Amino acid sequence: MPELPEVEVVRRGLERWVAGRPVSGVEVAHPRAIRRHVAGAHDFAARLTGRTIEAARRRGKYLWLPLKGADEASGAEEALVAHLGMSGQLLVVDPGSPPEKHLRVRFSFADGGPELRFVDQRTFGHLLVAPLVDGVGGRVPEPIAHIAPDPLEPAFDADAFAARLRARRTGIKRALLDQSLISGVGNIYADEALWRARLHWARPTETLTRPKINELVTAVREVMHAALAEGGTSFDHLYVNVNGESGYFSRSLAVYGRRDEPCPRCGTPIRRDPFMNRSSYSCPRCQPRPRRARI
DNA sequence: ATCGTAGCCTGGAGGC
DNA sequence: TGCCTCCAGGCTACGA
Repeated sequence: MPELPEVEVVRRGLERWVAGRPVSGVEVAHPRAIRRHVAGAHDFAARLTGRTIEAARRRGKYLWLPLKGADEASGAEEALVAHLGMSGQLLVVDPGSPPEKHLRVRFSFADGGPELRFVDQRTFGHLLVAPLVDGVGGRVPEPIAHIAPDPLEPAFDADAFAARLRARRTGIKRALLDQSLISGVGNIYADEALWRARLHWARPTETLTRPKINELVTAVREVMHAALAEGGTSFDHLYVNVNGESGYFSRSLAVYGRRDEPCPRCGTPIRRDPFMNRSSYSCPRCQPRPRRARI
């Protein structure tokens, strides 16, 4: 379940192990992995083969690898875009190592060094090649131009976020999970940040004061920085970083996945509520349900 | 325009 | 033991 901190760990791994290397081969083992590359697997491979990866960038949970040189036909700058979904991994492995059970796409390099492999059990992740366009905070891949900056980016505008948030007519957690308002916040860190800010997940956005919104943004940043410092959250074998190393932030979570365990702040048993066919974890005492709740 | 929901997908857990 | 159902969850498409 990679969220922003985990994706950032992967980005750093890609920057170190893949940037500057020329792609020599692309093998799409499972077409669903490139379903958002509408021109298909052949085009996907053709756009990458012979190109050199320049760098590794990230916004929210999206990664992209800008490619050196423009596309010959369109003249556009392009990038390999990746979203890990729930279970996606980008692994840097020895070319001779046996294929992983859920290997979806394999990239080889002209330098003969380690391969890059996209492995994804639940197939919610995807890869595509897309042109770069001008967006908030710089050049971004066209398909993700609608995603708002994440709270760790310099381009994140807290004033604009607060204004748009208060104009919404929904619950705060639903708004936090809306990647067009603020990107990179998933179910885990939404619950953790709301707990830190002592906000119930169903609190109507229009009732939030500016100081409370600032507190919430600070809480989001703190929980992400904490996760990043520990190498990202991990619950099981599914999440590993680019080198195959597991993160271990899960033991630091205050409420997520801790139903009936004591709140670290007041000792009240943590509750689990159904939310959008999923779960919300919160402390009944620190985060009382508002009288007018918006789900 | 904005808000809310169904559906995508696999495998582990737990019930019987 | 094996079969069944539930659960995890980011994102898109679509309906209201």
